[in-house]
Amino acid sequence: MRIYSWNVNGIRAVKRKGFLDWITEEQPDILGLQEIRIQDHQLKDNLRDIEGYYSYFTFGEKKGYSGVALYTKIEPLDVWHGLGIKRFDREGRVIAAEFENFYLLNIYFPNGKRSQERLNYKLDFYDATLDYCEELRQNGKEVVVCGDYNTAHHPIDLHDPDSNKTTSGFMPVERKWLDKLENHGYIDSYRYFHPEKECYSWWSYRTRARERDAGWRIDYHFISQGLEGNLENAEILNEVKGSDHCPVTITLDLD
DNA sequence: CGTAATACG
Repeated sequence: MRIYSWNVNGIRAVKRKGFLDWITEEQPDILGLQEIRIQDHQLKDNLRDIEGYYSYFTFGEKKGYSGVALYTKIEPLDVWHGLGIKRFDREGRVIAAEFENFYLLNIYFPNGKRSQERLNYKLDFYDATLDYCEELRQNGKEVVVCGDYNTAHHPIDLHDPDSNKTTSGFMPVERKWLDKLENHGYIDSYRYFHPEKECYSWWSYRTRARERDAGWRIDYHFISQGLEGNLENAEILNEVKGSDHCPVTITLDLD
């Protein structure tokens, strides 16, 4: 089973740039999208009804902002929206699904660059997410948390770590939460298979950073410890264009 | 610079 995660930075934008052909060609088993930047009434049927897929969407209250989607070939046992906390759920950042062997959380974590208030919001969101995952695990199932975490974990995860130590996205307090996630047994799937590799999943549009590969790895699949034995592969599809992020994938063997 | 609506990343 191959699970993809992609921050599309506007689902209408990637649709213009060939998203429907891409998914038809690529045939992910499960695909989580972040930053779809659309609301329910704006979403056309050709994005809802893709051959072979069940689709689900979580919308933010603000027009053109946030929002996540889930496309899956396997019908989930259950699907829900948000963490059950109003302050977070109004921004439409979480879509959750239960499958036979695991829960999937597809999350667009907040960006903390705008203000101290937003940085605090992001850190609170992080804490709420870990609490939520640990609650889910009490039900006896494993958890996959994919999405745009908006933080590079280690110096190897960004092109210019030295000049970004005080920039949200690579601040010690943000990186510490990723440490904490790992201390609770969650595994960064890509790093598990590629311990030394410098490969990024996001490049700023503003400085044309992608031309220089001056990027950050901020999109992850963290899996709970019980899935370690099922983890077969993890990749960053950094050749895929259409957004300022590229898709990331994992393959699970669940037979 | 880019997306989608005048803000946000």
